Amino acid sequence: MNVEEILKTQKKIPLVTRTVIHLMLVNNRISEASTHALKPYDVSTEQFNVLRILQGQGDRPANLSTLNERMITKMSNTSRLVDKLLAKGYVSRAVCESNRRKIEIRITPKGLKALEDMSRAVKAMEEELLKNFAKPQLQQLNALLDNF
Amino acid sequence: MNVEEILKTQKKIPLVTRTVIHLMLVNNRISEASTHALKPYDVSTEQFNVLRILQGQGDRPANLSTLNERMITKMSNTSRLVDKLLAKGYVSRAVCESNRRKIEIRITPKGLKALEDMSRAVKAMEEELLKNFAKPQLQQLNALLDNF
DNA sequence: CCTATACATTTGTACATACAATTGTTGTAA
DNA sequence: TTACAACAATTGTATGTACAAATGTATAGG
Repeated sequence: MNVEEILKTQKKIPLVTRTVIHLMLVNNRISEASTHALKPYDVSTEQFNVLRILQGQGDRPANLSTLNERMITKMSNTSRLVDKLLAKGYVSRAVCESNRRKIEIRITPKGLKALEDMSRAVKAMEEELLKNFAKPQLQQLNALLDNF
Repeated sequence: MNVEEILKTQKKIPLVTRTVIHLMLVNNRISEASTHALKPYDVSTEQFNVLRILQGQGDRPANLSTLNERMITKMSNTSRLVDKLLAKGYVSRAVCESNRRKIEIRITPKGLKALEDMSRAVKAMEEELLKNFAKPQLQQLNALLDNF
């Protein structure tokens, strides 16, 4: 990926600006690839993410604020995102009896099954995206990103 | 930035997945910082970007497809984005006389003036975002990102 | 010429997102 | 116990985005 080529410019871009643009361009790639990989399952990247969080919860239910906390992109309305998953039958939602302000969200067996397929597709997408990276490079990249 | 800490998980995330998540998290930071930096000027990141492209055009006008080509995030409706900039008086739009299908978009003096201020704010935002990176690290990061 | 096709942009529409206000519930201090 | 503030989630609304269809213009083949 060559930044100048993508932006079709011959100008010299300052290193700092170039880095930020570079990261945005990479993110576009990721975002497109992810959307595409999940398209057959009719879920968005963040919906997939929520399912993954719920899977990680095991038997313990999650409430909305927990989900929000752990999502990659903090959303203003996780409520409606859960509505969508509910409509697809991938999660269940119940009022928490010990604190009726909270809700208990769980992934359903149907959701778990669907998540398995999605995970395979996402894994393949990730491998494809990063196919030009050797393991030490990935480690180096992660180390650098930690500086943020 | 620690991925596991942000996602509040103790689980070991596979390196490839972790890298993708890392990049998405970084992009969220960038995107928030950019939106925030441009808020006082009432333009979005992509609107700023289009103004920057138009500035780079010098006296030559750009048409819609040119803008689309050079934007960081390719949009489906650059048309309406230009509408917004037009409403703010930052750009002018005229039908191209040599080919009436095309339009000629130029940045106005008012747009140039506003862009100066925005550029300063964006530059400061970028420096702040990357303050933990030394120059060689930035070069290394850019080199790694080229693998995409 | 006339028609079909390609091109450049715009518009319609459904869906997503951000932000603020609202609802319902709980804890707490007078 | 009763107000009041804090909490958790939901809803309203305005704005943004994606995708497809439509509009208007130019080009090429018969």
